[in-house]
Amino acid sequence: MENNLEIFSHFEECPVRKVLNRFGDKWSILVLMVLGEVDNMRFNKLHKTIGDISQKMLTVTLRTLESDGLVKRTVFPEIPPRVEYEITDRGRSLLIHINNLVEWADENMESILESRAKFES
Amino acid sequence: MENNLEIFSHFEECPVRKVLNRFGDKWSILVLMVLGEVDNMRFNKLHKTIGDISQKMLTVTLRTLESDGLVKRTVFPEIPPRVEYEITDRGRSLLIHINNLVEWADENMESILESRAKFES
DNA sequence: GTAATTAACTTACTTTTGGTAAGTCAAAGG
DNA sequence: CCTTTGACTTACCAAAAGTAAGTTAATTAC
Repeated sequence: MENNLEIFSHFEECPVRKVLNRFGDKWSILVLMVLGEVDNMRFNKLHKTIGDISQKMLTVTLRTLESDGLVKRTVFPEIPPRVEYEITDRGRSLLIHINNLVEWADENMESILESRAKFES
Repeated sequence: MENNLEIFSHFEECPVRKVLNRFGDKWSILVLMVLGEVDNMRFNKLHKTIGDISQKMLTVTLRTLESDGLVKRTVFPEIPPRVEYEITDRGRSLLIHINNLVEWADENMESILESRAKFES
């Protein structure tokens, strides 16, 4: 204990944080979870499945996931256009950890919400 | 596959997301990681250890973590004030998963950054 | 007697993020 | 030739998050 605390100093510039920060946004984890449930999915199906995401944010989120190699985007040169998204192996390897976190949240949710309620009073 | 997709619809109202969203902010995970390394730490020591967090955000972050029962806050009624923060058992149980995620980020960081660079060109 | 110390809180301000609504594009169908 | 279709773009606006600087209190060290 009490060793190596310097690691945390100005963690902003730390590449690990650069990576982790990407999943702190509103939609990335959710989109990854949905794509983890299917072989692939088209844009509009994703849009309808999630329901309360805007087109713009779905586009932005998918682009980010794609740029990080977590999602693969396949365009079929047809009209009207068809674009399919699927999770990559890297995406799946991340999803495992995310699901562990979700499981934790699921198990602890109730007592956390109680804790919050108590705190506010 | 392709079953139970309704879970994701309007996930906004989902309590699991309510819990997970808390850790998507800029500082919560970092503060928890620091407190995971020591027995306890005072406010100013935390401030200096992290370096680039503002006082306000450190206060807000600590209050949130406290309200969720992840961090314990102990005030000593002295002047100048002394307040000690320590991670709780619940906080530790979360930290395990976070560390797994950090480990994943560490392992995949390089290829993700490459992936991003390639994507931008 | 005055400066420094500590952990806040407050205010005013700027930045970042996310949302809305409209428009684009190109071919096929009526 | 006008509408439909899917997957975006774009311009604009609102909300959330973050920053900087100032204020408070009683004791101690100068």
